[in-house]
Amino acid sequence: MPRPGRNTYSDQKPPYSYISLTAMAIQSAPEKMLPLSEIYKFIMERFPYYRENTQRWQNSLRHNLSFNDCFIKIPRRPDQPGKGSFWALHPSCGDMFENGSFLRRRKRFKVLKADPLAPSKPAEAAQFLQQQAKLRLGALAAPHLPPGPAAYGLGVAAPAGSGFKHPFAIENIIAREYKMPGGLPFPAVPAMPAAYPLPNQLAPGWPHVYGSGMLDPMGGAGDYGAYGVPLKPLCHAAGGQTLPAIPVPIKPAPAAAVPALPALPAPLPAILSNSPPSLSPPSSQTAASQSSPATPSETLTSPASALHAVVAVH
DNA sequence: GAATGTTTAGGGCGCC
DNA sequence: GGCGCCCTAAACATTC
Repeated sequence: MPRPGRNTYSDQKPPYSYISLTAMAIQSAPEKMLPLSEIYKFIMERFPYYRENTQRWQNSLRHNLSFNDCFIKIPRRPDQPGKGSFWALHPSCGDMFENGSFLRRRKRFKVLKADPLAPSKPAEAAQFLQQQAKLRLGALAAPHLPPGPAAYGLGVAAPAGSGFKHPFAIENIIAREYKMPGGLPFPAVPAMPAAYPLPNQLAPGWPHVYGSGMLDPMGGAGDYGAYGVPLKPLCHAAGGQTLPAIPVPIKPAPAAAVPALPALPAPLPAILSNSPPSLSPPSSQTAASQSSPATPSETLTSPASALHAVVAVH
């Protein structure tokens, strides 16, 4: 199996697993969910390696989507014709990678059916995702926010004040600690292809965020967010409650390793700035055309209606 | 028929 | 060596 080269990855296999790549694609979507075809497109556009042998890796990718509990399938609504479902990240799949790195998972995410706090059902997960979409778009609409990932629609996991950084948030995905195999950090590599994520300073790192008490999208409403989705399971340092379904860091990142964030640099990582319009959810157009409030059943299964709900709120 | 989704199987690799 | 993660292949079912 080819390994990352020293100078360029443009045509070599990325150091990321299919799970990571899929997570990147999903997390790059404004609504944090994508159909399979869009996931394919995301990977192929950013990683030239995957423009070949598509049958092979796409089969593997589909296998991962089905096999891994960290991915949940969200059905299309009847009025959203198309093949396949939307795929999203399980709301409880946090902290799955070692130190936030996507190079290797520390623990396989597994939903325990006996765990009443883990939203294991797709409907529950969809509810959570809807809530997250609301929070994200709330951040997008916040005029006082400085330019940041939200302004680019690049995976802000929560509005200002919540501080919640999903481990799959693009800030974490962009390999804040990834270094070239030769030991050189990304900035020292002059020929870094645009196909690979570059380090930036967006990533405060979710371990310290979790541990700082910032994880409360509902403004301190308690242990549960909207729709009864538990928040504590994602916050391993908040309540001392341990849930087997939620991986916890083996080696929590020391605070010193997470410097304070400077102002966001103007250019975003090339991996994301190249996001084509096609990455926008296919349902985004339909959301604006729907005037009636989304019913609960609609909001459970439709990213479009999730968006619509946000628009209605704002 | 093609795309999508599920399941099973086997092997490589790293970690403990 | 055992275990877990990852990759690949294949077969099959479902949906459009």
